[in-house]
Amino acid sequence: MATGRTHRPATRSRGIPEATVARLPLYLRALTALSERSVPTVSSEELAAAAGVNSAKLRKDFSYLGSYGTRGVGYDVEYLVYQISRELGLTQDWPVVIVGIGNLGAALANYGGFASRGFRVAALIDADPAMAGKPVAGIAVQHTDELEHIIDDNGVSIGVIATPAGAAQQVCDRLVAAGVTSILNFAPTVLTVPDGVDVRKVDLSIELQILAFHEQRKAGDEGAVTAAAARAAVDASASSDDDRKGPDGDVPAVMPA
Amino acid sequence: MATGRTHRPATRSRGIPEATVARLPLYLRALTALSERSVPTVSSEELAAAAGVNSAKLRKDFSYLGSYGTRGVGYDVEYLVYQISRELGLTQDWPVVIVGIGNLGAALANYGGFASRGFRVAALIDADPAMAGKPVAGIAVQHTDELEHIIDDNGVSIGVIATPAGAAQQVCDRLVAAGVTSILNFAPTVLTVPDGVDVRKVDLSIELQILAFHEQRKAGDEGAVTAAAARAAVDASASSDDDRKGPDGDVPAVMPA
DNA sequence: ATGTCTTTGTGAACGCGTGCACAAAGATGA
DNA sequence: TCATCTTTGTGCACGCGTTCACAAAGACAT
Repeated sequence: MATGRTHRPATRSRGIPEATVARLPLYLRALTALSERSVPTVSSEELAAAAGVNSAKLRKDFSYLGSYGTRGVGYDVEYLVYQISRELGLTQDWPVVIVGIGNLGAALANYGGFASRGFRVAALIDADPAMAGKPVAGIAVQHTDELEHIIDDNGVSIGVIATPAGAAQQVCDRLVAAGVTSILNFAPTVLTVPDGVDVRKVDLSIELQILAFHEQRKAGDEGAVTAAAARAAVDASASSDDDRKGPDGDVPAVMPA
Repeated sequence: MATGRTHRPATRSRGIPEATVARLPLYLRALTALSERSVPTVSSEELAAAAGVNSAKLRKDFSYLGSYGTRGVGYDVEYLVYQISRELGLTQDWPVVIVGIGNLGAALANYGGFASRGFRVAALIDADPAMAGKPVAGIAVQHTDELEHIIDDNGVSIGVIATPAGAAQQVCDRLVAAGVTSILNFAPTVLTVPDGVDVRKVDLSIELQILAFHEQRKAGDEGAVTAAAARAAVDASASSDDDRKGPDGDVPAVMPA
């Protein structure tokens, strides 16, 4: 998972397996869609299909949260939305800072979905003095010098790093020193952090390379489904199973190298 | 990860475990950095540290590729770069199309790392007629009508979807029908594809929600490392292991909901 | 109340991934 | 040539995650 992902080994947090936590947002999204269509209840089979997972897996996932279903009926949509939101900590607002307002940083800042799900862009930070004061997505960019100040004033605990690879570790260190304990890293670097700090990475280049691997395998594999066959099968029933990231100091790191 | 990720169950491709494939790009990046510093050989221990993984894991990963190391010495950097590149299919050029040139699509198009690692932006495609002909990252945006034409002419097999959620499945279907067999999905939707087509997803919103979960857990957990402690430990030794609005049809989907 | 039918919740088995720990292999020096 | 030292490659065990398959639970009709 995506990406790619850097989290603690496999320590399950409060009994909920990490793999389950990673799927909860998926369920939540499907449930929200149902909620907006005013669907009152949903079966594990239906919801699993909407989320693109196995129904047994979904039921087991929910069983870690508690017994929220009714046998013979299914799950109450609204209730489940609330329970999952609460479990994920989305009932409170999380102020977030984005560091590195290049192409990607600006794209992230412009994304309207931040506010809608418990996240709020508290500040945009960039090292370029020329950017300071410039409005991006309606928010004035602030200079890196203000970083500690901003984190402290807003009680920020989640930081997003969208800087070039060369600056990422330094920014990370400053964020952590200022009190940030969760980091979403878009820079193509392995970040080193103290225990107690969570890092997740999103690495487009890695994702592409993994696709290239499978693509190459398909091309060399004559026994596999051919492109033509896949083409023809496009409107047939389809199965999407489960789920689920330049060396240093170069470009704004939209896509790691 | 981000990404989260959607791939076939756990079918190991040609004997190489999926988990290993996902780490190869990481090793490759570390090796490339060493190569640029003209380091001739590297031990599993050193390389593992640079890639942020366990050295035993790295050795086991490499053992799937073959015996490329020399006992008592380590691995030849250049040779390993070549072998991994070849294994990942990066020795050939992969033409890629990006569909949906909003904030994110533009950010991706502007990323310089595409060309550097076997990937080449063959075309930028958007549904907005007003975008057609407009240059983004030096490439003229083409209208969706041209999609099939473009895929076919350029022999594109990898597509990147950066459209709003509501358009993603439709775009996906057209890409697949036109011959694309690998898709990198940035839209916050579960894509349904025929067998033989690989889909990986990058979903910022999911990553943030997972961070929020852990953040909440930390906050409620008094036995855990406090923010202050993490702050103080920032320059101590650190261990990093191993990673819109409504549901459908709105904003450019930088960040799923 | 009783029976039938649907759907949940979970026990159990299996498979993949991880990490330890060590034997085998090669380099290096005497 | 032989001994020593370093580092690889891997056998093995363990644990997490997935999936099957079914018993328990509740809804609903009669």
